Amino acid sequence: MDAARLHHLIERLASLFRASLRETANDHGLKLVQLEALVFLSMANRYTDTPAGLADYLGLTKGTVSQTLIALERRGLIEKVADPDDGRMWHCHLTDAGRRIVKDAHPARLLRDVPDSSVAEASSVLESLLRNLQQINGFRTFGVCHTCRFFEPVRRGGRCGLTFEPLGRAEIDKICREHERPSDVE
Amino acid sequence: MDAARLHHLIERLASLFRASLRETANDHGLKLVQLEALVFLSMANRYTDTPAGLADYLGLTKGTVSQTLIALERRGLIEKVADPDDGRMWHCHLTDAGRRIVKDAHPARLLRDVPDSSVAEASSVLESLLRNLQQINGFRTFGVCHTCRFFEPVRRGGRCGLTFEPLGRAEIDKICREHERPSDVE
DNA sequence: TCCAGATAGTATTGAGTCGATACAATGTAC
DNA sequence: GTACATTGTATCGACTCAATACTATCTGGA
Repeated sequence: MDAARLHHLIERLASLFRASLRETANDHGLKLVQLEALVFLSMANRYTDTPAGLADYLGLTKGTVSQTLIALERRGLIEKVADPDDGRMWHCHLTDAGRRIVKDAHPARLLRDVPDSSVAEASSVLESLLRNLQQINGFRTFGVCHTCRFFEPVRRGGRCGLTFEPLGRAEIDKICREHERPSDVE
Repeated sequence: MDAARLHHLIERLASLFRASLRETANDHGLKLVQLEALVFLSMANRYTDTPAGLADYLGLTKGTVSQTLIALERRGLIEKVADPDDGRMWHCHLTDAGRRIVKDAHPARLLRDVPDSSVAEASSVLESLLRNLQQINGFRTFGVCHTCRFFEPVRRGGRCGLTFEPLGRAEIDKICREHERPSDVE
């Protein structure tokens, strides 16, 4: 079975990166999941930097994620910021200490000496594989605004066609849990 | 940075598979790591189905792995089998109950509806990427005997040129922690 | 307008992870 | 034969994780 083989390759690659991330986490006295959460939050936009967004991304229950975030807050790595419009939710903002740790976590450095051409080829192949998987199995895509069907470009940024809110330049490069590809069937 | 992007893609794909595996684990009242261990052990040959082999593969410490294996043994999913030659180590053999659970864990089924051509292309690209990474960073390759520089084919199986032991047909398709590619620099 | 249901998050519990440290037993090299 | 490396275990403490039960807030009809 070729599918099993591909799955094995992906797992193997991921576990190499994971081991590297775990090492960084350890150096800072963090658990792997805690560092994964920090890294994700550093890339998530305002619709996504919530407990529910993190739970979706990591494939964990909201209860579990809630506990992890409490631990991170206790260590002063994130701040809870209340949502101005929805009293039920809040946003996770990284503190300076949190940002410093994320900056230190670069599992991608394992790829440093791999030829650029290999990296580019692998990226494009995996991207289309991921797109396939997401269309077939209905997973969230977690893409950035640029590539989203709801994104409406405006000078100096854009607007989200789902919430009708303006988006700053920094924000349209961040990951969004509402992301949908233009080609998706409705 | 393209490397960061490739890393992100691999992580994303892996976390989709991982979520699926976690679900299976949950159905059987297991933790994710416990199921990962079971799956790995079902694919590991006699040089690899030990606590140290598992620790290498998962990137965990031997202490941690020891605890996990104790938990699996307590549930009757594996058996400890003493090594005949080395009194320090023992081998993990799956029990029938353990095998049943592994059989039920097929994260690769997410790939079911992905075109064969995509799967094949992704496999070959990832394989060369993994080879690159392993050569550069000196990770264990965890390949099967077929592709190992120590493997010496003989009718009805082969022989390991490292231990000089004969290998049965079933065994040469299993994962080995001593695996090295023929092209590796010595 | 109110209320039923959906949604976002928390608290608690219990088995288990995980690294650190310390340890015992066995193998290997000089 | 004795250092030393290797393989695995025991214990501790902070934390994960799912399950369950819970509160608070939002949303969409009648």
